[in-house]
Amino acid sequence: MTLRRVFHLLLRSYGPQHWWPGDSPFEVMVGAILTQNTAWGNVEKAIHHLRANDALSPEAITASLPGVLAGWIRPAGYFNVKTARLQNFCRWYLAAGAFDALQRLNTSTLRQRLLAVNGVGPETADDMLLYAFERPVFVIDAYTRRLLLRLGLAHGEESYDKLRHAFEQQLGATRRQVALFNEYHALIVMHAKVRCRKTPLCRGCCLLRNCPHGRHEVGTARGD
DNA sequence: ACCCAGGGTCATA
DNA sequence: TATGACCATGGG
Repeated sequence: MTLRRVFHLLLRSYGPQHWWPGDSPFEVMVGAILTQNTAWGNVEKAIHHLRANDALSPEAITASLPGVLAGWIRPAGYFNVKTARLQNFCRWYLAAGAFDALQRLNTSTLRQRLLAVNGVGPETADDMLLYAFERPVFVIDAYTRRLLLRLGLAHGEESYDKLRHAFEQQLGATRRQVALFNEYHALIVMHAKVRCRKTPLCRGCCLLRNCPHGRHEVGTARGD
């Protein structure tokens, strides 16, 4: 079972996902922070509050009182932590010259700059790189790890970057791969949301943490 | 009542 | 470097 074949099976099962739901690159980045360990539906409510209060801009977010901003993003959970992260990120974003200046940096440099921002870890940075800056960077999340584990393509000890590099090397990492990476990550998330359906990939197992099927061997998947 | 969600940071050993 | 605690709302 190759990573390319996994992609085609997922695409055949679920169809194109058309991520990321966001009107602008900046909105995508806000969403990337708000969705940390949080259901997307809750993030949408928070973003709606920001927009309704004309606060969906780096200037407005940095200018907001923390208590007020926390109230707006409340549905997204961890609102005190995320208030600090949003304001911290926006201060950095404005100081760096906003989107156009950042977009001129090469991917490796931009990734390092993003990771240096407190509150932005590997997955959040890669969400931004792929879905806001449209760079060929593969996003690894908990679902990706579980999927690889259950397909016998990973053991569970691999680092974030090792898995990311595996996807990028086997699928390629040029500009042409941006659309592929975009769909692939979205399809993995979709696959996790579909609970215990029979699809070519999961064979009846879902990707929930405690899915009883998760312990099952995937059988001949490795030799496919 | 429980489990989960499109993680990351910080303190501790 | 490697765990553990912590953050917190909302849907199934």
